[in-house]
Amino acid sequence: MTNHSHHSVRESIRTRIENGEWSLGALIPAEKDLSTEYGCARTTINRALQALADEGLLIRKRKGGTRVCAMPVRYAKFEIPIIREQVEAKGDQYRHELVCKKREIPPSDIRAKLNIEDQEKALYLETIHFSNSAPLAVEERWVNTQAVPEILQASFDDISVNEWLVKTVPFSSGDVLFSAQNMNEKIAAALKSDAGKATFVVDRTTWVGDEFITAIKLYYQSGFELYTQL
Amino acid sequence: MTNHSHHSVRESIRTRIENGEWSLGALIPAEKDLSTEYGCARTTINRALQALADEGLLIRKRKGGTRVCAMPVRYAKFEIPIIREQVEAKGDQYRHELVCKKREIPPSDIRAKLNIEDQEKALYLETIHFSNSAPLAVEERWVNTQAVPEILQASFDDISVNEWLVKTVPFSSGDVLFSAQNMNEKIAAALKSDAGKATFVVDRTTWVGDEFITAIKLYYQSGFELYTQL
DNA sequence: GCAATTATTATGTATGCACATATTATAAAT
DNA sequence: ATTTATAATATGTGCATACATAATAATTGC
Repeated sequence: MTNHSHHSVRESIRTRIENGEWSLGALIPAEKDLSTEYGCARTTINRALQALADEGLLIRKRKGGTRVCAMPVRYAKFEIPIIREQVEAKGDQYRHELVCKKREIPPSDIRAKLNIEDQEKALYLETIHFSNSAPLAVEERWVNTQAVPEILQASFDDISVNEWLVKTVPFSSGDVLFSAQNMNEKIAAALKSDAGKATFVVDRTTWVGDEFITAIKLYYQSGFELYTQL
Repeated sequence: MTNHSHHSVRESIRTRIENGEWSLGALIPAEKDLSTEYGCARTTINRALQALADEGLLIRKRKGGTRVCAMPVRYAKFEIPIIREQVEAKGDQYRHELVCKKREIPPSDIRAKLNIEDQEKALYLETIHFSNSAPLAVEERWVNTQAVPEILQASFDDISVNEWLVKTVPFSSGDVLFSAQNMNEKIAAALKSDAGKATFVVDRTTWVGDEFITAIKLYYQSGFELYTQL
């Protein structure tokens, strides 16, 4: 049982959990015991167990010991859809079209999201994303120009607004809301579909520190699917 | 600059990256240098940087050094919706109703998903989930009875099929597909809504090892939203 | 009997050290 | 000049040790 790296210990213990050697919520041996069993230092066991705890497979408590998570929470994890990459991953050709760009006072729900004063203007951009010349998604975006004034100078012929923002403010936080809606006339027209058809909607707000950058609403073509593996 | 745990070092470096001290793809100081800067051992810096690399914020190469990830991939991560918890988290009362339970030969797409032979039967279960006596979601589920024969004996008065499965085969893998669809007559009736309304659909397949366990399709009430923070 | 104090215990963290490994830079050989 | 060996270097890993910290168990005092 010698020659064990923290990797191999981690995978060994993961397997033992999955095989049901310790049931849900059960206490597993202490680091000290596992270190003698695997013939390695306690530090090595510690690294392995901490990694499994980070994943949510184990729960650790000082003195209480380590137990298999009683309620193994399964996370779905997927990349934020960057439309160009979604399209190009399929082998299709990506293209986008800026159909509207104006500065005006946003509606109240957007003002609240972006933390903008009552009479303050913001930048509104409307883009249609194409996959092989078929419309894939309509993007409605408000940008807080106080936070990112440079955007007023940027032209969006080559890269999309999103890509520009990713390059300019790379490490942002945000929240995302997924929902299903019926297309209104405007969206249906842009997607060359029919009003009432179901559209997958991604609603996203992005901020850096305490400054709100942008609020985006993406309406996907009907039939669009978002895939994830657990 | 003394008294630094690997936690504080990690967060300090994260902040420095977010503040743009090192730009995208730039090389950051070597562990040795950071250890003198922070006044701690190299091991401590190593743990901090490895954690940030696991998150995808840094890319590390032996001899090549550590650099800020040039293409910071942002992941959205959220718990697999367990309906009872979604409901109870809102403070509402959860209830479910098994409206159909039968053994029969599944349609071909399900047979493919569950890897079931042509003439093999499977268990079909249809459940309506309620939040405060308002229908929240309709669940259509096929269970591979060869993989989980015990399920034929289980009664689902107290716990839902999903909870039963989580307890019985806790460490499963799976994939998930999100989409938006228009409700058909049956779904609309079950949700006390109208045909054609947009419904958020979660399509999920679960397996353990190489055995396929179950395929679920969840149709959520119109207006349903799935929230995540990045 | 019950509260307050004091061990005991398992994990958490930091450190110094040694060596492994991958990669790049440099020098030597052809 | 090109290939081949060699050295240098940054990260990867393991270990022994020490002490910190949190939670429980045992003990003591009233």
